[in-house]
Parts: sequence; structure tokens; C-alpha cells
Amino acid sequence: MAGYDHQAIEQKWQQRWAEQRTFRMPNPGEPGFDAAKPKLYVLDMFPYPSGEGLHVGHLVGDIGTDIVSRYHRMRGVNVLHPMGFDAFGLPAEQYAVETGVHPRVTTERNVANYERQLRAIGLTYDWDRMLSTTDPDYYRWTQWIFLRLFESWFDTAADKARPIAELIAELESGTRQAEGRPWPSLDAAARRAFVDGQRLAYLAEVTVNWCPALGTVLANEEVTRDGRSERGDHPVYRRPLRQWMLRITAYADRLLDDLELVDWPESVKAMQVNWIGRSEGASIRFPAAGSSDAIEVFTTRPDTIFGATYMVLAPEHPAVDGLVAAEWPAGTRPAWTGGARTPAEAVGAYRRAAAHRSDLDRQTDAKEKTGVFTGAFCRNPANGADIPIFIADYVLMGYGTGAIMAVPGQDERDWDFAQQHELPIVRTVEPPPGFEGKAYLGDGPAIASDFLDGLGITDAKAVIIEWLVANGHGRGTVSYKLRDWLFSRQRYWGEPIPILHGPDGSLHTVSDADLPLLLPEIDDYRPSASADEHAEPVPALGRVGEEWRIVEIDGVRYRRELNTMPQWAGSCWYYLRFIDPHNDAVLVDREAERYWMGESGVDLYVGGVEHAVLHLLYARFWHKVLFDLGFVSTAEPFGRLFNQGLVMANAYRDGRGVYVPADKVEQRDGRFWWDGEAVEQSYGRMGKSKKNSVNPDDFFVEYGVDALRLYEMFMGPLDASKPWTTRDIVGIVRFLHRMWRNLIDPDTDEVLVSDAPAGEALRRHLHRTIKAVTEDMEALRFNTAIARYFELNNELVALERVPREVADAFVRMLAPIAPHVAEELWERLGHTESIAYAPWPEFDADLAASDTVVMVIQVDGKVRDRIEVSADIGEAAATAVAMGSPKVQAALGGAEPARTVVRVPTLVNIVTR
RNA sequence: GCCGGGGUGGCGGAAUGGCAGACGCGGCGGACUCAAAAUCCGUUGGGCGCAAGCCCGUGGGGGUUCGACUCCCCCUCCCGGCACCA
Repeated sequence: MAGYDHQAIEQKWQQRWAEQRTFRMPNPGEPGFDAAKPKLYVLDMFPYPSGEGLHVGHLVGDIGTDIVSRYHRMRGVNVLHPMGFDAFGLPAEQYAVETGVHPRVTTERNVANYERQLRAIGLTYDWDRMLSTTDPDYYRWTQWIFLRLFESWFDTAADKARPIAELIAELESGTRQAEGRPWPSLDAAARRAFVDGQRLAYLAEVTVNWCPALGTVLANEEVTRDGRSERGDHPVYRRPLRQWMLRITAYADRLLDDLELVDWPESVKAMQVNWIGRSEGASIRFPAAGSSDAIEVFTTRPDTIFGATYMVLAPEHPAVDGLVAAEWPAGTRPAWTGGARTPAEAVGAYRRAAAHRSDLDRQTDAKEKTGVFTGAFCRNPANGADIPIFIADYVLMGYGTGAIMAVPGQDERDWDFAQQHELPIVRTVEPPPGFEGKAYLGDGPAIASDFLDGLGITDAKAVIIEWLVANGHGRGTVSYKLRDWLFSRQRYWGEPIPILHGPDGSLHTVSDADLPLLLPEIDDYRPSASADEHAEPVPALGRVGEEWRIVEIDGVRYRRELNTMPQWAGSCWYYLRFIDPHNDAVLVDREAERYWMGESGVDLYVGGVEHAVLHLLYARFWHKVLFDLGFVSTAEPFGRLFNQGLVMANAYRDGRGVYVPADKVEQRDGRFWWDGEAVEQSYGRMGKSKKNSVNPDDFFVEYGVDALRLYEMFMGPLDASKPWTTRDIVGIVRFLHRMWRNLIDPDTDEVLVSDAPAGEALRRHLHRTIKAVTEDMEALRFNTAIARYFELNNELVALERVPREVADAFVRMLAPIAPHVAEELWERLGHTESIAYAPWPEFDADLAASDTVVMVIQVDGKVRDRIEVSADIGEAAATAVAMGSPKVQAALGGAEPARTVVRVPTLVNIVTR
């Protein structure tokens, strides 16, 4: 072999790692497991195996975690580093619809291609632990967890989930009542309804996002803000449907509070806090005039109740129908009626209009506050005033109680509405002098508020809540933006929900012993897509034959649940199954779980920031349920989260706006050309749709895997988004060749090391490098670690032979990032064991700190001279050296030093002022 | 509008209170070569200067400090998230 042959080296070592199962990690108690070592669980967010395969942008995080894993193995740590595939979901199914190929076939093909690509990058996953969410052995346990959700309820007093059997026992023994009613007074159906309504997985008639084009409902999180599906960009309509829900709202406070336990980027924490949207306030009952009913509102500003001059209900509010007056009452203003002859007409017309306005329309017209008077009034409990009740779509049914007390004096939206509808405005917080705004949101003394007058906002809130409670008008409450998780999908390619429906409406679980409930074979996996927004959802499983859909037990015919789970389900707990992937008795072995999850769960979880809310919130929720039920040992699943940056690239569009292949575009005369046509350059995330992806497969042949790994890490900080520039690779390739030549004679293949000790300067440089690289490894700063390799390597160029102490340490330092060339050099240096478990080099602190330093001498903060001094120089000596400098004397120009700042040994600053 | 993150040479980036621009790309000059590539050596923030050297310089303005890319205040622009959430 002459010179550095990356292809031969990379193939050789990947083959050897596979043959020798170098990176297999046994569990506690298994042969080869060393309990004396500390543990580290390093996890990538597992990918959805798309047909397009991986591009270099996907690999940044995977390479980063591989480096961390390799580094810690060398430090004597048991590293759990698994990989799997999140393979249920829409694309495989859509592809199947288009081609007639079963989703399982495409999924298996894609998984195989991903595994091939990941192996080719030299990633050190323990492939024995590989799993796919579509494996029956895996989704068996996804279904099992669903059953645990179904069989649990949330005990608010204990602030945790408990088995539903314990609730039933308490009800039967009389220690607990069903919403105030004694258990014996309820008939069987009422008891069942009550219990089913307490479960963490429950069926409810809810307003859902129905996407007829996809033939399925979508979670709020899967709908874009302009009311279209995240996937496919189809229109989404709101309509009520009976669906499975998961009671994530019960965990809102714990999901919020426990963010303190985890080491996550502030931005992700902030997004979760924002998504949960906790706000403290009060719910207050306003009695409807001339009726015994009352309407409950939620407000964060109960202190402003004396300024509530009208009430607004969401158009869909259930109380509206009962409120609408027969005719317009005396005093109704024209601005309130919407031009209708009666309240019923006005309300009907407004509701119809509101239902057809998309969320986007509502947002664009945010300043335009529409609404109509219902003709009804309610009584403000604080001051006894009768105030008109409106419906308006600026009040959302989905938040709080779907009704507000409108306080235009202290709320901008209410101010706008009041202005546009000629409603009275009463300030109840004194704005500062000179305040010229409209609604005043700031603090100040309460005015026109009876017994609250003079109090600041905080005190006034406390006093009014106390008053509301004392007089039976309301109480302090907390409201959340977070909603329960809509868990039904009407698609085929997902986990079947293991529930049976009895003829009497009762719900029964498929027994644990009968799991997995296999996804039945089906000829036509098409969703029942429709252009009609009113079409009934038809789950794909509804087309399976009766022999599957109907189950007869003891002569009773049960219907199977036909919905499947959303794609998020499988990714909620995969990190647990990696710990014990082949266990067919339990979800995860208790001892193995305790060992690998340790104190704070996964030690390093790396993935894209796009999962900041959905996946991470859902997974935390499931984990907390499993924690409450005693199946896992930590409160949080992911102790440390790290978001890798995106890889960006230039993309080019032709005159029609169509993307053209970026790698075929040429630059001439400052413009860009493709196929003889001028094209527009843009810049953005690398992706197949923009035709600017770089396929790693192409790279292996030309530059090598080690070059790819080094380049991806050298581009910049791991968490920053960075532009991909293929030509920059040459710097990395030069480094690799130079390093090879430093150690191997290109003509004779002789190893160019000497057993002579390294010279003083080189040895110091080596130890400085070990120190810096070690610190960079700990802090995930691989870009600067690589810069240190370059510096050390460049110094070695001048040597005939590299001292062995330097070569050995250098190759080991290189191993985490460029493992193939490191293995090869390690072997040639005479080592017989894989470098993967060679000890990480230690540095000598005295050698790493240099014995002489360049001392900077400033005059009035400006650098005037640099003098090499001993590192242990004293302050007096440093000052003397500084004053002795002719350059310093020239800069002083005879001026007297007023004071001297000395920071030995690096700096002296002579101040003349 | 609110929340979070950013702005440093031609480019990617380094430096988190103490030499701004490590390292790499690109550029320029040179060696080797018939030539080119590869490789090697030198150089490369801007301005003035023959030079020694001097001045300017981390989005803009102000402040703290002997000393600020770094800390504080105001402004501005860019990126990400949320957005009529009462």
C-alpha cells in the first residue's frame, strides 16, 4: 500500500468491527459486563426511514454522538449507544397507495438502506439493539403502555397516576364519591361512564382537526397556523368527533415544574413552557338575568371585575342557545345586531360565518373585532350591574371556559371591541399621569372598584378572590393552553388500539397475553380521503373482514377498535426498549433500566430542535405515567438535551421558480447558470425538495468517511446552523494525508516513529494538545479539537521520525473523530487491540502549562510591547521588566506612571492617568 | 406584539474581562515540474509609511473598568418559536 488509501482502510475496519462486534454493549449481569465502570447513555433521535435516504445534513448529530460515545469508551465508561427507526407513519402508506407495494416492504427496504448508510459512516451503534417501531415485538409494548394509560386515572390529591382498580375500590368502599354522588346510587351505565371518564386514555366527543384529504384527524400540533395539515398542506376543518384522548393536561404542572430537573437548551424549555401556557387567575360565575343559570368565565385579572362592562362567549359556547332572546331588548344599539331582525337571526348568521372563517382569516383580521349581541344580559356579581352578553370569535371555545368578562379599560382586545360596538369603557386601574394609550395594562392603584380602591394589582387580586370565594361567586383557578392529546388516527400504517367495544357501549381491553394485536393484512390501505369536509371518517381498518373486526367472547360479540395510534406513539418510549430490546416478559428489565437510566435518564439526547414541543412533551408525559405506575425509576426521560444545528446550502431556481440540481450549477460573470439558463441563488436548509442535498455515499469514494466526519465537525459549533461548502473538504484531506505521511513512509510503508524521547518543546505541545482536546471533547467542541490536531500535525512535518510517545497519544486523540485511520495507524504502531478501548491519553498539568509566557505590556490599555518571561515571574519583577522596555519608555514619553496593573505572568498595564 | 438565539476578515469560524481574527478555505508570491495537478515554503483585517512604526477595526450609540468581542443600558438588523390564550 502506498500512501493513505482511505477506501481500503475504511472497509477493512468496518468489516472488522462488524465481525468482532466491537461495539456490542452487554447489560448488567450479562457476560462481558463490567459493573465497576460508570455508565453513559448516549442517544440520537431515531429517524423516520424515508425512501430518499440520508444526506450529510442528517448526520451532524449522529457523528457528534458517535464521537462522544467513542471518547467515553476510551475513558473506561460503559456506553449505551443504540439506533432504531420510527417507521410507522404517513409517507410509507402514501407511497404504498401510489405504488401498490405494502408499507412493510418499503419500510423494510428503507430501514436496510439507512442501516447500510449509518454503518458506512463508522457509527458505533450496538446493532444488536436495533429496533423499529413497526416490529410486532416492539409495538406489542406500545400497545401495552396504551392499556396501562387506559387502566389508570390521575389522582389529583396524590398528584400522580394510579391504577383504575384502586379508584373503583375506593368508590365501592365509600371512601370516595363519584362527583359527589354515592356509588351505590349509580346504575351500571352511570358507573361505567364515570370510571371511563377518569381514565388517562378516554373516548370523548371533541372538536377535532379533520383533514378529509388525508382521511384522518390530526393533533393540534400537526396543524399549521393557517389551518392546513403539516404533512401535505391540505385543508383542515374543525368538527366534533368521538375520539381517543390522552389526559396529558393532568400532568401540565409536573411537565412544567420538572423542566427544572433537566439540562436542556433554554430555548426548548421556553417553548415547552409557552406550549403548556399556564396562567393563574379566577373563574367567576355571572348569573344570567332572568334565569337560575350562570355563566362561568376565566380571567387572569379578577381585580378588574368592576370594569367588566359586557360579556363575550365563544360562538360555539353551549350556553348560547339557551340565552338567545326572542327579540331585541330596549336599548339595543344598531352596532350590536349585525343588521338582523332578531337575536336568533343575528346569532345564527354569525355562527355560520365564524365556522367558515379559517384561523388565518381570524388572525389577519385581528384588529377587526366582529360579534353580535345575544339579546341576553347577565349580572356582574361585584357591582350588581346588568351587562349585555355578546358572541364573538375573538373568544376561543378551547381556552379557559370559552367565555370572558370584557374589561375594555384594561384589555386591548376588549377595548377594540368596545370601541367598534359602542360599549362603555370604565378604567379600574389608575394609569400614570400623561398616559395616552387605550387599554392600560400596567400596574397602578385600583379605582372605581369599591373595596379594592387603592390596591395594586397583586393585592387587589388576592382580595377579590377571597371575596368571590366568601360570597360563592367564584374561586382562584389555573388555566392552560395545553389540551389533551388526540390519539386516534384513521390510517392503516400505525399501531392498532387494543380495545374492544361491547354491544352496551362498554370498553374492554385486549388482554396483555394477546398482545401484540397484529396489524391485519389489507388489500387497500388507502385512507378514505375525500374532498367533502362533512364526509364521515372511515378508518382503514374498517375494511378488514368481520373475522378480525368482530370478536366473540362468551357469546358476546365485541367490535374491535378500528383507529390506529399516531406516529408519535412509537417514539414516546423507544429509549426504554433500547435498554432491553429482546425481553418478551416485560417492557424493560427493572435492573437494566435502573442501571442505564441512572439518576437522570438518558445522559445525552441529541436531535433537531423541531421536536422541541411535540415528541419531547409526549415522551415526557408517557415517562411520567410509567414512573407513577412504578415501571421506570426516573422522573424525567432525558437528563440532557442537545440540539444539533442544521446544515444549510445554496439552492437554485430557474425562471419558473423550479429548483434545479445545485451541484450542476456553474458560476460565471457573478451570475449562476444551469443548462444554459440563468438561475436565482437562495440559501436554506439542505433537502431533497430543494435539490441541494449532498449524499454521503458519493463522499465515501472520493474523500473517505474519516474526511466526511472531520469536515462535518470542523464546520463550526455542533449546535450552530452552518453552510455546507464542498471545496472546504480539501483542508481536511490535506490534514489526513499529511498525518499519514508523518507516520508512514509513502514509498516503503515503513513506520516513521522513533523510540527516542520527544524534545521539551514538542512534549509540551503534546500535553497542551491533550489538555485542550480533552476539554473540547467534554464540552462537545469538536471544531476546536480538530484545530488542535492540525497544529500538532503541522509541527510534526519537520521531523524525520515522530517520537512514539507523541504518535501513540496523537492517534488515540484522533480516534473518536477519525476512527478508521486511527485504527490503521494504531495497528501499524504495533498495537494488537482495537483503539476503540485504548485508554485516552492523560496530560501532565505541569507540561501542559508552559514554563515561559509572552507577557503583554500595555500603556494606558494599548499594547506597546511583548516580552517573553518565566511563567513564575513575580509582580515586582514583571513591573521592572515592563519599565525596562525601550518601547514602553517611548510610549510613556517621560510621563509618570500613576498606577500599574499587574496580572502575572501575562500582562502589565502602566496607567498614566 | 411576546419569548428564545444571534451580528467578528473575501468565506466557515476562534477568543467569555487581559495580545481580536486560533485553525481551515480562498487569495497572493515562491520552490519543484517541459507543463499541470499534488506537495512544500512564505504571506494574507483595513489604512498610512521605504522602514521602524503609527492609526482604525468585533452591527450602531452610550456606560462600567487600568483594560470590553466579552459585563450593563438604549437602538438596529437577522434567525427560530408562539401569537385575539382573556
